[in-house]
Amino acid sequence: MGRSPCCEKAHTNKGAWTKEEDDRLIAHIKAHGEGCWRSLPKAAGLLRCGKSCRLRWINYLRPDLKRGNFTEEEDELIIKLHSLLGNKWSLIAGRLPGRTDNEIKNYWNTHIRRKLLSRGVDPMTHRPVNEKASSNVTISFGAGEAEEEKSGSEGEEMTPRFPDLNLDLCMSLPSYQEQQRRPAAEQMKREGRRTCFGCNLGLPMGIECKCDGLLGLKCGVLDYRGLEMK
DNA sequence: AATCCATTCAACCGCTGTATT
DNA sequence: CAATACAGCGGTTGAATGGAT
Repeated sequence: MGRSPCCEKAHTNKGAWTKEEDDRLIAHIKAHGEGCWRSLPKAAGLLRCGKSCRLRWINYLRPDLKRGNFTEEEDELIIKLHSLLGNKWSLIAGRLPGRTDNEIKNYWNTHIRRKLLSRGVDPMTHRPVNEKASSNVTISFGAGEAEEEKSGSEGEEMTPRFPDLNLDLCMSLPSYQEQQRRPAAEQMKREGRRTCFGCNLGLPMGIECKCDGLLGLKCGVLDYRGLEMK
């Protein structure tokens, strides 16, 4: 079932955008700014649904987009971020100025996947393809406060893909521990504090952590409830 | 030149998370 | 607290393009 359609499909254009449509969208956003995508098409005189307008603007028309080929540095950064975050394309895009989630996702599927496979690395697990697959991915992320999630292969030592990173991040299905931790997270939020993803320390909102941070980049201070890095 | 096949990437679809009523 | 509306996300699709035959 799901939700009702976001727009009147019978009266909307689909497929590739024309120059005229692009111009209308750009002109409207320049005049009124982003936001309220649902009402934008009508206001801008476009026969498109709001989602389509948003996507066109975010992925193609935004003036701050870099476009062009990805550099070797960007490639490596994407690989590292993907090994940490998985298919969280919007989070990865947040670390690559001028790049969009859609662009990175496409680039991953067309170039980087193949690049990793040619190196003998599984693009999903970031581990050698001939290594035994495991249902859980555990990444080193400092002194872990949470107990280790038991992976299927007990006692099996995992080889760190990026020895320079000191992370201890466990990716698994939502667990009992997560529910236990949530009240603490909410408490932190109420108190206006967040936790640095790099050093795991609590910080007041708006204060930059002085640690070297994730991947040697200026570290993102994360909201406890999610990996919001924008 | 014509056809086939593989690759790329813009755009769509369905779903989730969050805010509002 | 439930229902609803909306924005945003990730997976998938399909038209366009380029290379091989």
